[in-house]
Amino acid sequence: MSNTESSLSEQQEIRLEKLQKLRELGVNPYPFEYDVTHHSADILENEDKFISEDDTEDNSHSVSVAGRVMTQRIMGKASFFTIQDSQGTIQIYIRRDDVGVEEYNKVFKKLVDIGDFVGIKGFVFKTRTGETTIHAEEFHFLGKTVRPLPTPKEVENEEGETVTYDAFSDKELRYRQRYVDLVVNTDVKKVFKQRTQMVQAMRNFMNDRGYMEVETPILQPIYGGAAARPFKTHHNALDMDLYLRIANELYLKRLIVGGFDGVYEFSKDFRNEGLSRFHNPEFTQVELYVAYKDYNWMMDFMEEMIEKVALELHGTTKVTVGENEIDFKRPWPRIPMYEAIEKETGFDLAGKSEDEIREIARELSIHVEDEMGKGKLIDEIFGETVEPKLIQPTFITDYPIEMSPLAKKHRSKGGVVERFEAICNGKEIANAFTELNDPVDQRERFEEQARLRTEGDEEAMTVDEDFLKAIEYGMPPTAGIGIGIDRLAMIMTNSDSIRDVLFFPLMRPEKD
RNA sequence: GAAUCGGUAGCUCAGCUGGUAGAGCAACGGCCUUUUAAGCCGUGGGUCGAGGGUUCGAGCCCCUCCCGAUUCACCA
Repeated sequence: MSNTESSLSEQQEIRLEKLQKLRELGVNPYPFEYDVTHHSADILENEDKFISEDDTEDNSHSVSVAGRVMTQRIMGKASFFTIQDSQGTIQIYIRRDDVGVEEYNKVFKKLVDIGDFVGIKGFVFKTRTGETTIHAEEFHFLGKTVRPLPTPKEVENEEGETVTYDAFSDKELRYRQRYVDLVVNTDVKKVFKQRTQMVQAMRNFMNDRGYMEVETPILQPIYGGAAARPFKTHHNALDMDLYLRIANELYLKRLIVGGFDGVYEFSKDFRNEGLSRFHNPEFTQVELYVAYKDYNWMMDFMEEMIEKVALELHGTTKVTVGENEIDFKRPWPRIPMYEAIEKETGFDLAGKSEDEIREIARELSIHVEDEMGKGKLIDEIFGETVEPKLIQPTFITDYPIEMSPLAKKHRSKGGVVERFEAICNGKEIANAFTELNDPVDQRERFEEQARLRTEGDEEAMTVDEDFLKAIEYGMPPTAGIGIGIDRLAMIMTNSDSIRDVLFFPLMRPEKD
């Protein structure tokens, strides 16, 4: 998008003029590198090591920092300003007589704006008001910004609370211009650091147990592994339609067939659905498959892993989410689905026919449609009556077979499979089963899905012949799980929208 | 997809029953060598989301559309 002059704001035009003036003064507005020796937090957290006792120049305590100018307080021949680097902000004290008249009067006072990158070399001291500050001996221009940043101000009031003035708070702008959001709203960085920390903790946990991180195709000729509508694309050279994966389950299981004991993948999955506080069309799951294990083992595994994540992020198993305090301490309750429904509604669905269940749904005044099969009806009843009430982490086990075409039939109970979902804060955060490894049963389940599909269920799975072939070659007993990374991140960072844990959530394009 | 609320200066917002678009911060010019939302004096800055309509006159009223937030519906 080319900016014609008339489309520039006054402030942008002024900054472009300053850019030109810098060049005229022989200052490169965009130099190539700068030698940074310290970051703001290094200095502030260990200030005693840096502060010169007699408040004079002492080269042994020299520091060199770089960052964006965020505030300026110019007072004639001396000034204070703060710079923000990757770790936080630190105050700089600069005097005309230290850095030179030309540098101070012409460059610093006239041509530096909020947002510009500068490098400072100097020594650390404490001002009369007690703020640890770098006394600049050298001032280097490191990068001109030609668009003004929002300028929020944070200040502590008398009660010691931090008050923010003029916060950059327009959610639309924050999501569209996340780079600005990150610069200006310091808490945002914290959320994303925690998200990464969470993923690292999970990765380490799985690596420590010897499971292998793998990559499987995103472009798939047949999509499967979940109930969802896909994105479709096309490969030109092969003239072939492809789908963006909705899950990677079927590929990871092929790898178990191939002989790995445990494989996992943090995978971006894509589902062609609406957007909401809990849904983004691309989202992240980690899926893990472990040979010779079942879903009971997987529950132990999950609660241990998530408890550890909470401990690593918060130092405690208790996490505050909105008005709730969620405790991830093991063990989590394990409740069979029908029991959970009966406890909440008084209706026992076990052994009931589709029509009977439809009637119960109506009695509970739950919205049902004619094309809903038994599985969907039960899911609907559960979702309406039980799920929202499960705030503390809970395993709901033993799902109806109709809604679980990839899970193994329960070893002792009829009509259900060995499947669990982990529910937390009223939402599903994980889905797991003892994997179906009987190829004959699997083919029948696929065929049932195909039948639902012809009846109009757009989310029913298609038959994946190659996957069937794979398990016909033999798959060991296997436990598998998928954990929603975005939803878990929402809980772990106390965010109430999925957009707050995605750097770049999907937005409609802006129109001029 | 529906309902509600919102879109005014770089940012945050005000703008009454329709009557020449405002404030704070930011910017610009000046004063100020340990300041704390620094201060003081002065100055400039707007396609009021877009288009149409009503009116002598629209930021405000009416219609259509765009974008967002929230809730619901759909959906892992």
